[in-house]
Amino acid sequence: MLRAVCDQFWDAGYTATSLQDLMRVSNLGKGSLYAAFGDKHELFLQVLRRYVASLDRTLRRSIDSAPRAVEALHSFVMMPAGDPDGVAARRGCLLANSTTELAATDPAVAAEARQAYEGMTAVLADGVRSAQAQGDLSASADPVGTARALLAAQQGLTFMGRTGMDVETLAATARSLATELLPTSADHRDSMSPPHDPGVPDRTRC
Amino acid sequence: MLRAVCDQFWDAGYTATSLQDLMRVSNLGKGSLYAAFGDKHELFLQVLRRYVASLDRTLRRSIDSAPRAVEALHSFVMMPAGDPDGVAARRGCLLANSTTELAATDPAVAAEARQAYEGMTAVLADGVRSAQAQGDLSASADPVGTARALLAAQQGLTFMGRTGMDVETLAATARSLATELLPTSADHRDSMSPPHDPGVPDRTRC
DNA sequence: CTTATGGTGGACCAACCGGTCAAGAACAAG
DNA sequence: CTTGTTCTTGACCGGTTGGTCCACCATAAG
Repeated sequence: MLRAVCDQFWDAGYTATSLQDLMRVSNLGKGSLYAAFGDKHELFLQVLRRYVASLDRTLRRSIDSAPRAVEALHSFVMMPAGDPDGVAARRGCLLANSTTELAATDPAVAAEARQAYEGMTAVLADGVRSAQAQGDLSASADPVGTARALLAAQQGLTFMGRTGMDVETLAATARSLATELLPTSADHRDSMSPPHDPGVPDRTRC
Repeated sequence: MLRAVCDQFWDAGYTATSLQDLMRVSNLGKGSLYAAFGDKHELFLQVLRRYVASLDRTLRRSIDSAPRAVEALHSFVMMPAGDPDGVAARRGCLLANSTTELAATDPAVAAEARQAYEGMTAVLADGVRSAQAQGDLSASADPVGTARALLAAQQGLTFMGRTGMDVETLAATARSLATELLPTSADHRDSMSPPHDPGVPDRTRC
């Protein structure tokens, strides 16, 4: 049921989602919603936290389980161009959408966003260190700096997807950014069969 | 006066801006606003188009007037980290904010956004070609593809600024992305005095 | 069966939304 | 000054918002 609410907020945004919408998608009465969550804002925060937690878990697992960390980093950047049709791309990311909509005025959302992105930076930095240890990435690069660059690039791609850019162009741009920011990865991937491709994590659900 | 309205939409977003807000910042009565612009939506579109036009003009001029195009490309990427305090960074870009807020549901805004970003891609691609002709960029790279990567990176940085990331970190990330995506520019800049630094275009006004 | 209980739905509320419109202020022409 | 025209104002409208609250009912204990 939280999933349905999440979808609603994701598709329409926070302010554009009315209580009627929430009642419709949750099959719950107004009173029940308020008894269970207390507030529209509180309900939203709960959904957002759930989303962020899932996001973080997915990324961490992808980084940890990849036989070569650089592959996980690569598919992280490719994520926004993941779905064949452009539907998920045009949806963007609930956290990113909420940040642009609310972060400037809503301290709770701002805090959630900052914390989430710092967490993702840390996970990505771990991935960079792993990739360096595995010889797939130049050892001279600063792991945290590289992680921030990867994150910024991925968020930029997410945004470009939301502008309606067609998926092929988006994927090409993503590939370009990934190979540019993970310089030596291409050479390695050339000489490798695709073992245990972590693929693009499914972000169409929350 | 359109500037004041622009600021209001920029700071609060479209839906979060009420007619009372518009009356306040414009010092105009409700009827006058409707007589002059017909509609809240129409007024917003007018402001947005003005903003996009100014954006496009600024970028084009920066690219054309730079003695070395690669410098203009570099400062384009650095733009989101331009202001010393993080105020402008946290504001983001009116077009980007509006796109994430409305593009999914408002066809007019979606069209405006797509058109604007295609235009910027074209201008950036021109810059890339110039830089290639001037020997500052590898001639083998696809100009349009590079332009799209630069644009995505810049938008990603704009977004990271909106999350509240401190300006120093933002600037470092921007520098990292710029040098990574404009590979040979660093070498040249080393041997160059900073002639006619186009600087970071001022995007705190519309 | 009766009764107690707690979760549920929707009537209801004040506030505010975007939008309309008639009354009147401001001003130029004569 | 009078007159005619333009522009501005704020009262007003129906509709919708987020939020409150109470009547109701399904269930389970006795």
